[in-house]
Amino acid sequence: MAFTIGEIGKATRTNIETVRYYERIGLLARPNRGANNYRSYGQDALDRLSFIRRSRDLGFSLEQVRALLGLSDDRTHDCAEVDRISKAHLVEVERKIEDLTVLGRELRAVIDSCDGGIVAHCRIIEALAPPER
Amino acid sequence: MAFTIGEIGKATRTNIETVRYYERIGLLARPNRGANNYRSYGQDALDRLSFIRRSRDLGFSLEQVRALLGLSDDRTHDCAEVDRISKAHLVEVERKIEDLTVLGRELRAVIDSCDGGIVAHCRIIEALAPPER
DNA sequence: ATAAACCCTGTAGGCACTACAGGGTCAAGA
DNA sequence: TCTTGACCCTGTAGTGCCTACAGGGTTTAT
Repeated sequence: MAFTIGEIGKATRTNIETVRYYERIGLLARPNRGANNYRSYGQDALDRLSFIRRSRDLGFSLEQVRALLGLSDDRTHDCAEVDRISKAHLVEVERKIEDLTVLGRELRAVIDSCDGGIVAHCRIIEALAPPER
Repeated sequence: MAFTIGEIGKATRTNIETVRYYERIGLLARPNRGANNYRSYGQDALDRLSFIRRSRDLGFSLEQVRALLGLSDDRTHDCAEVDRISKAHLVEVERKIEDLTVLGRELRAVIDSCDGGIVAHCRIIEALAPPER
């Protein structure tokens, strides 16, 4: 029923330092302490950390996670805001994919142009260099 | 022939603070100074900064840029290393695209499951919450 | 008794900038 | 000539999200 920081870290695959960091920035409540001053967590803290981890795995920023946590605390609130945050994040993810796809295409073109001579004739370097000099 | 920091910044669409930052970390040489202690750049500095910008736009890290700059300086060097750095970077980019694609798919599934009730029944929150409680 | 494994606090580092405080300098207009 | 605004300088601190110490204390197993 009570867990050490190492235990919740292991259970959620979260670095101990990261758990303390989440506490420091107020994402996790300050837990009770034992006689030895060790942090002592309950199931609720473990659940909360799991929620954070899962959200982070889905690429939400810590600020977004903070908002989602706040919203999920009020069970009677309607979930339009949750939906909005998630959709905004999805748009972000899709934009990043597109950016990286373009970038990858460009990079591939640059690489393909190189046929392995010396740097003076290297097309990669040329492609990176300014257009006219 | 001689440019101020503002001018090379504008020409390469680089923030002035970023130019100074590149100088501080040794990516750009310390330029000559005028009587007023203003930085004074020549064409070579502008070219070098363009190279850096273009590489950054292609997603190379500053350390990779530093390596590419070093390699491009020795025009007689063979360009296998340039090729290697670029290909390693491309692999990275492709990995990121794949990660984001998976993430986007998951996120879309989570969002689709929400049909707009209250948080207590919100499938997004549910999907983020730990599996059993 | 001792060693390994765990826990504590506080601070600094990493990436690639960006922002700011608190100044100096320069070009153009009133 | 004065003033306004745009530019430049240095140095430091902040961003997001951790991660890695340093320098301690505690618990567990042998």
